[in-house]
Amino acid sequence: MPHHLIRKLEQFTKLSRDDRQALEAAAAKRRSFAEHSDIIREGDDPAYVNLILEGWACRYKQLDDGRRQILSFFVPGDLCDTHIYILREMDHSIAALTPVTLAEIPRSILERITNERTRVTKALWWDTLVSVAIQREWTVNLGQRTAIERLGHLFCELFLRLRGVGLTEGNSCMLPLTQVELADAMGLSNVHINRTLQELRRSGLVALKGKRLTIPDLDALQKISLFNPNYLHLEHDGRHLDADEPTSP
Amino acid sequence: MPHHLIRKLEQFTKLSRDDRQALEAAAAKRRSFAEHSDIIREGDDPAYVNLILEGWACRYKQLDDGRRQILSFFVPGDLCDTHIYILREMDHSIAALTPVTLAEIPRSILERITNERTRVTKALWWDTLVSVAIQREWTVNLGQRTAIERLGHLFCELFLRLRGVGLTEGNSCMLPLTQVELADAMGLSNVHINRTLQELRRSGLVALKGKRLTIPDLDALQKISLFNPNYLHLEHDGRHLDADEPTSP
DNA sequence: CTGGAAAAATAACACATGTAAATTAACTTA
DNA sequence: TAAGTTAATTTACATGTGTTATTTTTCCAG
Repeated sequence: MPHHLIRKLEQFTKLSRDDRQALEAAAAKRRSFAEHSDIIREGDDPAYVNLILEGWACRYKQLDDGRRQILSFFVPGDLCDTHIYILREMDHSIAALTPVTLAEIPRSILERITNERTRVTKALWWDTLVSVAIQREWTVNLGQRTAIERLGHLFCELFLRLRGVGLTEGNSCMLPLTQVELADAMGLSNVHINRTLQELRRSGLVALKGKRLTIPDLDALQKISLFNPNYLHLEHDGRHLDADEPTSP
Repeated sequence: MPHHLIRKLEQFTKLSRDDRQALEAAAAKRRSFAEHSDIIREGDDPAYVNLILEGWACRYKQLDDGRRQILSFFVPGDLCDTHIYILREMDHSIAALTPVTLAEIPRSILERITNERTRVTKALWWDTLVSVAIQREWTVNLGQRTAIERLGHLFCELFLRLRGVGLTEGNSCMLPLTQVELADAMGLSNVHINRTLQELRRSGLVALKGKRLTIPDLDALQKISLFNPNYLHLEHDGRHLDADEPTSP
């Protein structure tokens, strides 16, 4: 069932049958969360490593006066901090944006994998390094890019990440985010997100309809967003990764 | 010589004499960099893990049109990405802000430590997790905080990090950064950094003179910056950490 | 010391984005 | 299918921060 994770890791390195089974076994303990519920809260003691199986979640942090920053989006196949249990308490929260099913991987199992499965361990390290690179790229996004570049950049990133786990269809993918959530992620007001989305639509760079995002010309969107995919470290250029159809129509 | 790193790690866990010696040995290969030179560039193949021994450095990323975002500051005791060699190429650059001495730790030695020294490995994981938490906090900083909160927050963070490695004197520490560098780190223009610094000075929250930062009332600065130190995971409350004198005068 | 470069400070003006409030559209669910 | 709720859109206006250019100060090398 953690096939999205396995698929993602296999972008980096081929795994053996045993490796895959070890990951299957690790993800045995399932749990479901309702839309908008907190999966874990700032201050909590992190007991498990969460692996998103279905649905979207986000990491966020709330300031004392209520301002909220969304720090990352989690999609199927994403691990929430491989070694988080080393810390005494969470410094941020994780919430379900849609109904979510996840696997709670106990520390002991992860430690066993680390001791016994070099390939998997290395692939998990790769995944961790990419997550951190994504966090850095968000810092660049908030610090340097204009509103339209920022949103465009986010859409490019999400599309490529989803394609990496086989969750795109042609040039479109799900995008179950409200404008308020986009605003909290991009450090902009919801009003300005609305304006910016309209500009992106008007220029034909994206289509957004009923929680579905379509990017007619990914290269063009990457260009205006100053998007460079190198930080995703997709070493096998990603051609073969679309589940349903070839990239060009 | 990597005593700053050792001191930092011992905030998290006590190390044995052997552990410390292993770290000493790992840092045998030294290298120096001139002020403003690049230590490693985006696109390079990362061969070593760099450990800053002396001086300040920064991680940065440059957009095609020249805009630059500083992503983190490195001070003595900081490791630049413990497992970076897993990636094929760097997705960002690292530059010396002052003259820098660092140790190039080869992959093989780090792997040996990981296999033989549980304590050190765990402490390095803690350090990695804290670095990532800092990156997240920078995202919050750029996304949600106003100019004055942002700068105040940065100063609180740097002061506490330096205190953790014994590089503060009373309520002051070095701050070898130009206003342009501060601007690139905070996603603000240098003009606005100047305005904001003046406001911080006028209100008596910080004093800045000749590359030295003084924070007369850390609590007050934390308050106006909405600074919550939990993300630094200083589990031993940090009282005893000042090198020269007790925290209160 | 002194000249020259880098850094900091100042000034005037522009504009991207925020705020607040009201309206319309899109879903849910009884 | 209609009520009720949430999300999206629109409008008008305010403001924080950016831009460009100039001046002043600080810092060093010679």
